[in-house]
Amino acid sequence: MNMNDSSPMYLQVARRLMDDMQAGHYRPDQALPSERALSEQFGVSRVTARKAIDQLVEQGLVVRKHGSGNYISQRELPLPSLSGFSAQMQQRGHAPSSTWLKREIVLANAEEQLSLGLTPDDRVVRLERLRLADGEVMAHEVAVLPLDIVPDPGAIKDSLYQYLSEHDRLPVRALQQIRAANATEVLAEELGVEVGDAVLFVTRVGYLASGRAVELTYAYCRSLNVAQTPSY
Amino acid sequence: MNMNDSSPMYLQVARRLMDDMQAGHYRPDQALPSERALSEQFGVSRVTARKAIDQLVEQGLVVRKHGSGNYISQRELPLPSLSGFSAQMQQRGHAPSSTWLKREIVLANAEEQLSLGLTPDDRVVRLERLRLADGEVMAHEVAVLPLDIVPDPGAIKDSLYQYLSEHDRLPVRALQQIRAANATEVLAEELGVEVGDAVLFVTRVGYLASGRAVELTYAYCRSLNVAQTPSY
DNA sequence: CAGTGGTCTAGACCACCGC
DNA sequence: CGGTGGTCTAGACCACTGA
Repeated sequence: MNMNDSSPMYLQVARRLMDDMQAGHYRPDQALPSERALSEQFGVSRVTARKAIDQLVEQGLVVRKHGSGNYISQRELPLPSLSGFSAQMQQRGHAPSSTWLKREIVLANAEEQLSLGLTPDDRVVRLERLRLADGEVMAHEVAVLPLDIVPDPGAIKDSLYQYLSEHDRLPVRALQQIRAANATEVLAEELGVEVGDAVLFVTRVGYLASGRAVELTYAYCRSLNVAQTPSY
Repeated sequence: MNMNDSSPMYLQVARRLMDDMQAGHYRPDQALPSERALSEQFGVSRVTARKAIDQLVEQGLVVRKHGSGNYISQRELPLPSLSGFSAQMQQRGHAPSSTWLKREIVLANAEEQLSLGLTPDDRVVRLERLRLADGEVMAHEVAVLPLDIVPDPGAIKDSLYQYLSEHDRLPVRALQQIRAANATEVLAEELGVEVGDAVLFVTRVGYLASGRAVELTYAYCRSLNVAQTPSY
C-alpha cells in the first residue's frame, strides 16, 4: 500500500475493501478474509487492518462476529447516506422552504473551534436561515462549516445537503443534542410563538466517514405540541 | 485498575473518566490529562487510554484537538421540560401507539454500563417496543433504564414519559446520535420497508438535571422520505 | 522548541465459534 | 481442537500546537 497516497493506511485499506465490495468481489453474508490474512495481504499490522474494518462497521457495511469472522452485511448498494435527515424535524407532506438571513465567511468562534476541531485562525462559512413548512416558520437555523469544506458558499442554493452530496462531503454520522429553552422576544417573533414558550434548541455535529467533523448546526425549533400521549 | 471487574480496561477507564467529569473534576472546555499521562495514571498502555477516550468522543463528551489536547465538550443544562421530545420522531396529528416485545429486568451490558454509569452488578429494565403511528410501524425501539429509576416496570403503560414524569424523573437534557443504516431482513419485515432500504439508527441518552444519565434508548426508525428538497 | 494527538508495528493472551 | 475476533502492550515515528 501507500504509494502516491498520504492518507493513513487504515483509510486506504478501508477504501480498497469498500471498492472490492462494490465491485462484487465479496457477496452479502460472506465473510471477509480474516484480520490476520488482511494484514498480510495489505502489508499492514493487524491493528491497522482492524481499524480499517472499524470504518466499514461504522458505516454498516460489515458486521463483526466474535470467533467467527467479519461478514458483509446484507444489502444492495453502499449508500449509507443521511438523506432527509433533518426532515425528521418537519412534518410529513408539508412543503419545506427557507429564507436566508446570512451567508457569511467569518473566523470560527470558540465553540465552533471546539466542535469542528479548528484553530482560531480558521475561517468558517456561517449559513443562517429561517426554515419553513407550508409558509409557516418552523425553525431558526444556523449552520457552520469549515471553509475548506465549502469553498464557494455562493453555490449553495436551497439545499446544503445537495451541495455536500455533490462534493462528496456528506456526513455519514451525526451527533445531536436536544434541549428545551424559553423563547426570547426576538425568537418568539420569528417563530410565531409567545415569549417564554418552550422551544427546542437542537445542536448537531455531522461527521464524515473519516471521523472529521464538518458541520455544526444549531437551531431553535418550535416545539411540536403533542396531542394525546406524550408517548415518550 | 481491574479489581473485581472483568470488563475491558478501556471501558473501565472510560467510565472512570466519565464519573470524574460528572463529579465536576473537569470543567467544560478544559483539557483532559494527556493520553500519556492517563495511561500512566491508570496503569494501561497509551493505546488503551486512547480507546477509552474514543468512547467519550463517540458520546460527544470529549473533543480531540490534534497537537493540543482532548477537551471536555459538555454543554450545560437548561431548565425547561423536554416534554413531547421524541414526538419529534413522529408525524403530527397521527395517533401513536405501540406493541410490547419485551419488558425485562437484566444485568446491564458493557455499553449500557458505560452510557448509564453503572457497574457490572447493576440491573436495568429493558423495554422493547414497536412504535406505530396510525397503525403503521415507525420504529423498533429499545429503552434501557437503571432499575432504581424504574423499580416497578410493570406500572408502565403506554407511555414511559408519563411514568417518569409522575415519579419526577424526567430527563431535562438528551444526547442523541443519529446514523443511517440499511435494513436487515428482520428489520425490514418489522418496519415494512425493503431489505437494504435506508433506516435511521438513533441512540439517545437522557440526563436528569443532576447530570445523572437515566435513559438509554436506541431505535431503528423508518427514514422519512422527503418529497422534494432534501432540505438539509 | 517541547508536548500533544494520530498512526503504526510485532507480538501476546483471551474468549468465542464450529468442527 | 484450530481459527476467529477482542483486547492489550511497549515502543516508535509523524504532524500539529502553542509558547
